[in-house]
Amino acid sequence: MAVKPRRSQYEKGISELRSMILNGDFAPQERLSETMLAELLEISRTPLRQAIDRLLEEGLLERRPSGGTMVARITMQDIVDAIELRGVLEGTAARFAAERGISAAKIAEGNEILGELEEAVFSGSSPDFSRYVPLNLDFHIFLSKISGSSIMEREVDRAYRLPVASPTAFLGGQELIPDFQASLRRAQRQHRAIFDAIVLREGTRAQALTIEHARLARENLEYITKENPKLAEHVPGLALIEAA
Amino acid sequence: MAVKPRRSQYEKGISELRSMILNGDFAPQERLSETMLAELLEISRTPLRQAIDRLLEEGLLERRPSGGTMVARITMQDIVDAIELRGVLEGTAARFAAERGISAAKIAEGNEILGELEEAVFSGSSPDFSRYVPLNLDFHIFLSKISGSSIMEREVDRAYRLPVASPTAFLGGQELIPDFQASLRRAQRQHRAIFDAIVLREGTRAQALTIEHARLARENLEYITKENPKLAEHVPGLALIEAA
DNA sequence: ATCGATATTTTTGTATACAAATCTGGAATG
DNA sequence: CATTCCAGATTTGTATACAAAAATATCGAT
Repeated sequence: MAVKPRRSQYEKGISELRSMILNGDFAPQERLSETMLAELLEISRTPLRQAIDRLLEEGLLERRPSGGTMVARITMQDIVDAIELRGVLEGTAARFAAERGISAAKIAEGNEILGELEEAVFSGSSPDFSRYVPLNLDFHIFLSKISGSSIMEREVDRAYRLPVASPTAFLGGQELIPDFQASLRRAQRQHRAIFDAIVLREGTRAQALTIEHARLARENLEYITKENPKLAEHVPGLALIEAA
Repeated sequence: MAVKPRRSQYEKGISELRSMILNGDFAPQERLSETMLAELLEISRTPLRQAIDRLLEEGLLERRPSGGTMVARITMQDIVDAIELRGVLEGTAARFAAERGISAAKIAEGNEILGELEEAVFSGSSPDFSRYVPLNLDFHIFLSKISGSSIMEREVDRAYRLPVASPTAFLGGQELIPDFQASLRRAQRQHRAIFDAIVLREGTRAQALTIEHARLARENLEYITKENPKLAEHVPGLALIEAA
């Protein structure tokens, strides 16, 4: 891709290995030996092993019973669960924010992001995807930050790295599908409702809305698998789910 | 301690370093250099670094802005949040179990554990702690297993390793306190109610009860800090919270 | 004495060497 | 023909060496 000037071998190992896995570059039960991977990624075994440890933590790699590692076997159910978990964690962050209250400055910041999102979604004849995607991520990260809990912030961030659970996972290459434009408008109304609930200190409502919001990802998942499987290639990691 | 025959240096590094941190062996802002730790634990830097990476993930260590690591600064709020998070995750596991249903064999297994717990808690004149503690952990692990979700199982397990969030964190050396015996009986009634709700497929109730159940740990935390600070030494990790 | 620049030492990141464990293939045996 | 066992070859776990980066100390100028 682009020139990444000063990156440690360890970070290089993580990101390259992760994208190779998500890309389906390895066969399902294939044993991934360290020497082979080190040669492939052109790094030595020391930082490679760090990267492997990390991806084991993320659940993308699995230890084989015999020893050694392989690409994790991820089922459709795992993805559904990861999305739900992400919703639960984001929902808890939203509940915390509502229960503990947020500052006027944070309210202004939230309205700022929501305003830009609304412009991206509603102002033109069709939503502006290139503006929407990063703003959507901003809003989700903002939610975890206003929870007032560094623990929640960390755990939400972690959930985003779970198999296909990131809020942006299903936003790749779908700008052409009319159904999806409607889904985006719905998502944006939910964003606004979640934030309103937080400002009004309505914790339960904020939580429920946030969990429901994550279900949009599940709807997209089902749409892709049932109606339009060709789109799966635009969703990193979706290719490696098991046949079941 | 005891003889640990065949353990990898890496595992040794994790568990020994973890217990040293929880034991308060390092000063709050102290820079922990790898060479120093390697010498202290009598392992080489390679497995030590793996251990450090792991403890960074667990949140017990923190990277210093200047580089290097130090013991994480943990506030009372962090512990409260970790306990709540544990409750939310266990609650979600319970909800999943209720919504998805569990097998007759699992129902029998749950009743088995609960029966033994009840005997440990209610049969004698005072609860039998040495029997209760491992059974309590068994029940909590059982809850995550019946969720029917490997993702939830993993994440609940992970939450147990968060600062002071394990279900057994507050069960050390408290058998002598009368108040605590009452708390134990209450906990056991909650265990039974949670499982009943799961069997009856009442997801919301199972979830709410489980979250509430985790709050017992918070009550214990408040009792210790406000009423009986001397007990803090029986709770690993509680010593290292910041004065705040 | 204070500040800043440079030299020295420490510390971390990476590569590699070595040892212990594990796997593989095949020959010998029942 | 199946099975057991062993030798050779990988493979992983650990130690260590080296280089780059950072921190610390030293020294001189103002």
